[in-house]
Amino acid sequence: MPMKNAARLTRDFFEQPTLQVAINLLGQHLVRIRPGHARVAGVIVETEAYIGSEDLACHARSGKTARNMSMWGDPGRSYVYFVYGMHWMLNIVTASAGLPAAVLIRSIFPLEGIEQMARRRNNQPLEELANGPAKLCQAFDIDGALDGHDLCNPESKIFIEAAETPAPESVTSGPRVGLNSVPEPWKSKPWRFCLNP
DNA sequence: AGCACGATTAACT
DNA sequence: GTTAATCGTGCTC
Repeated sequence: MPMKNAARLTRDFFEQPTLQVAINLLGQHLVRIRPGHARVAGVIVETEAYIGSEDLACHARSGKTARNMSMWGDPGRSYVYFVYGMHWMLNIVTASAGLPAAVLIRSIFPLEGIEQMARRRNNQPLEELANGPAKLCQAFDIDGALDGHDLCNPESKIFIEAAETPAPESVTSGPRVGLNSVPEPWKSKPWRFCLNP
């Protein structure tokens, strides 16, 4: 049964220090609306923080470009980018406008619209539908057309819905993944957060 | 203008 | 554990 009167998260949730937003997003629901389709939604269970041009793992390291300019925009907007010649990644801009920082959504557990997700994900099992940053973009039909989108706009077709705040002891942190050639100390910063059962 | 490689995934051995 | 897929980006020549 769909939750009643669940509130969309507003700007103030995202206009906070990036590590705090990365932790606070755990347990919240990502929701995708597409005309003619049922809602697609799931619980955010893994995030990573990318913080400013000093963070050499962050795309903002090489300054503002056409690709990454969304990170300099308002907190609560999306930063969607393309990588490996085939995958899209969803980030949510944090901190304050002008400070290039964002949270990568790395993993989601499906709640609503599971049949749609399965169709988009080649009928893989439930656990495999959105348990990766590129997988969830495929499952939620997220691509470059959504880059720079304002998730706080009431009209937005993609947004975060408030859910229960997890107990602090169910949150773990560790180094971000996929940063093979990133120098220390950035490579080892414990800026990846997981929500455990 | 050319080139190495990436905030990954799926399909191999 | 290893690797192909596949192309935009940023760096070097």
